[in-house]
Amino acid sequence: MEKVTIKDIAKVANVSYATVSRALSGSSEIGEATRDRILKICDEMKYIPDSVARSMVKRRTNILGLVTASINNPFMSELIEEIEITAREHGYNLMVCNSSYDVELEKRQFSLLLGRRVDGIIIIPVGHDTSASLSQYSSDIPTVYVSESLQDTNDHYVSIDNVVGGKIGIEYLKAKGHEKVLYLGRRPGSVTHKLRSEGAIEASASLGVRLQFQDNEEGGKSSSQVGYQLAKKYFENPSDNTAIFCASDALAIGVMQAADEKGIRIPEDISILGFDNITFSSLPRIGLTTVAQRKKDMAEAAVKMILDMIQGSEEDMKNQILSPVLVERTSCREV
Amino acid sequence: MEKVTIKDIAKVANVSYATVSRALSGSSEIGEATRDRILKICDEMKYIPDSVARSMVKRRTNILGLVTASINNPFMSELIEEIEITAREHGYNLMVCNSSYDVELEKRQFSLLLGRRVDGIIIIPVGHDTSASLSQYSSDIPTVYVSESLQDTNDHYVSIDNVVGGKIGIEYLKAKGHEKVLYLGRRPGSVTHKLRSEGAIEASASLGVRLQFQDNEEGGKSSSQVGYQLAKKYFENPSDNTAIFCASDALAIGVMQAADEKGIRIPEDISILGFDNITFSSLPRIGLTTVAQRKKDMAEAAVKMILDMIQGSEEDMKNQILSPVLVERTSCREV
DNA sequence: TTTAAAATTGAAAACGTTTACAAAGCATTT
DNA sequence: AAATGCTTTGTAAACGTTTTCAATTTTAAA
Repeated sequence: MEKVTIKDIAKVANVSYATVSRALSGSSEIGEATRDRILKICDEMKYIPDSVARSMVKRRTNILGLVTASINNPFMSELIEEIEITAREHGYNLMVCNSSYDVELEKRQFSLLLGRRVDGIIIIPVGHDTSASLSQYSSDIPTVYVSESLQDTNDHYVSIDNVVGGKIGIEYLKAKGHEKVLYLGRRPGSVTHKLRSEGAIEASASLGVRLQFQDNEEGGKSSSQVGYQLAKKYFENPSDNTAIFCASDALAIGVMQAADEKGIRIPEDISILGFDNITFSSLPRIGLTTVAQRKKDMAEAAVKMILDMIQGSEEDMKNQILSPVLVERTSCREV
Repeated sequence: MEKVTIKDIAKVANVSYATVSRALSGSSEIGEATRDRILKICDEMKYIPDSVARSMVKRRTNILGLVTASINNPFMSELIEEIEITAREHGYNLMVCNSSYDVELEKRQFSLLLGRRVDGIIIIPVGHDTSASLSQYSSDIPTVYVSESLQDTNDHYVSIDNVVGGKIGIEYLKAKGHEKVLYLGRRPGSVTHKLRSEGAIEASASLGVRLQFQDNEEGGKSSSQVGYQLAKKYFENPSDNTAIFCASDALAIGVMQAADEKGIRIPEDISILGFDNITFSSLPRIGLTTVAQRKKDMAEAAVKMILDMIQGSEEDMKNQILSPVLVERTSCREV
C-alpha cells in the first residue's frame, strides 16, 4: 500500500492541504465541522504524519540525542531508561549512541547527532575530565552532561552532590559504631572521586573516625576487577579497619569477591559500603549497602534542563546538584 | 553562528549547489579538482549536512527503530548495545523506545516510529505470544523480532534454538552425574518456555534422567521474585533431586536466594543451572552456570536481517535460529 | 579542423509538511 | 444595504537536500 500524504487527504476531503494541516495541528483557525470531517478521513485512511517533512519546515525534530559511555552498564542503562521515559512524556524521542568508553567515538557520535539535527544532546560522559572539549564542536546546540562532576567548565550538567555523599557514608558507618575505616578505590584523575573522598575526609575529621586510603593508581575505569585487586592487596596485610567504604559499587563487588576467596565474611568480619547503587547491588546475594544516586531524579533534571534550553527559557540554571541518599542492605553490621 | 547550508558553500565555491551535493556524496560525475576545492571549503566552514533534508528527498532516514520491553533489563541492554554497534557499522542510528513491558505502549511506540519514517524496526517484544499483532499496523515496514520464539506467524525473527538449549542443559547435568533434576519456572503461556522444556524432556528421556516440574502458574514475567517463591515452596517439601534447571537466569537468582535463606548450599547441596546468561550471572558471588544466548550473534543477525529487508535483498530468510552454548561457572557440581 | 563522445556542470523539480498572506464567507453593526 | 470585523479557507513560498535532464565544456577520434 502506498504512503498516504496530506495531499491525498486534501483531495478526498475536498479542501486545500493547508486546511488539513490545520486540522491536524489543532489550530484554532478552522471550523469545527471541517476539522472533525478531516480527522475522520485521516483516521479512515490511516494517515500518519511524516515527521521528517515536519522537522524540515519547523526546524526542530523533537528528538533528543543521547551519547553514553555504555548502554549495558547497569547504572547507565537505568539512567537511560528514565531519560527515555521522561523525554517521551514531553513528546521527544531518543536517539541513543554508544561511545564505548572511547573519547574519540564520543566526539564522532556527538557530531553525528549534530547532523541529525536533534534538538538537544544529553551526554553520559566516558570520562573523567575530558569531555568538556565537545562544546567546541558547536556552541549552539543545547547540551547537558549527566552523572559526572564537571569542573572548570561552563557546560550545563546535572550530578549528585558527591561531597555530601562521602559525608553520608561516613556518618552512617560512625552511627553503626565504626571508627576505623578504609576508603578504597579513589582514582586520582577523577573529579567525582576527589569530591567523594573529600566529603568522607571532612566527616571523618569532625566525627573522630580514622580514615585510611587504598587508592586506585591504575587509572582506567573503576571496574570490579580493580576492586578485586585492591582488596586482595589490602587483605594480604590488613590493618584494623572494621569497614571498607568503596568509591563505587562496582569496586565493592570486586572487594566482596576478594573477601569471599579469603574466607572473610561480610558483614561479620568486615563491613562494606558502596557508592552509586547499581542494580547489581540489590541482588540478595550481594546486598550491598550503598550511597545511592537517585537516577530517576537525575534523568528528570537532565531532561527538564535540556528542554528549558531548547525553549530558551529564561531561568538558565547552569547545573543542578542532587543529594544522594543512603540505602541500607546487609553488607554493614553494627559493631 | 548561523547554520551553514549547501547554498552557502556553493556561493563561496562559486558553483551551483548541485555540484556541492555531488562533491559531498562522492559522486563520480564531478572533476577531481572541484571536488577537492569544495571539500576543503566545507571543512573550513564546518559544514554539516542536514540529514533531515536528505531523508526528505531520499526517502530513507538511515535510522533503525528499536522498541524494547525494557532498556534496563540486563539481558536486553546487552542486546541493545550490540545492536547499536552493529547498526552504526552499517551507517544507521538507533532510535530507542521503551515499551515498559506494556503491550499497548509497544503498539504506540511502533506507530510512532512509523511516523518517524525509520527504515526498519527491531522489536524486543514484551511478550510471550502477543506481539504479532503489530504487523497489522503496517505491512510494509521491515520489522524483525528478537529473542522470542514466535509461532504461527510469518513475521521475521531471530531467536535461539530453545529446544537444543533445553537439551544442552540436561546433557550437561547428566554428564556431571545428575540423574534426578527439577525443571523450575516453566510458564504455560510462553512459547519460549515450552520449547525449552520440550528439549529438556526429550534429552531426559533419551539419557535416562528423571525430570520433575515446578511450573510458574502465575503467568507474569519470570522475575527473580517468582523464582524465589517457587523455590521456597519446593524446599519446604523437597524431593531427591540433585539439580535444578531453571527456565531463566532471573528465576535462578531467586532460587539462589531461597536456598541461601534455607541454609542450602550451592553447589554442595544442590546444583543450579540457568538459561540466558544475563550479566548478573557472571558476578563471582552468583557464578551461575547457564545455557547462554549469544547476544552479539543475535544482534548481528537481527541487524543483518533488517538491512536485507530494507535493501530488498532476494534472500529472504524469514527467521534465523541460533544455537545456544553452555557457559560453565560454579553453581553445578560433579555428583 | 571538425565531429562525436565523454565528462563536467547548472537549472529546476521534487520530497511532505507548515505558515504568512491574501481572499472569501459570514455575521454584526450602522 | 453597505460597511466593518471576524472566522474560515486557499495559494504559494519555504525548509535543505538529491536527482533528472539539459547544457556546456573537455577530450578523443577522424
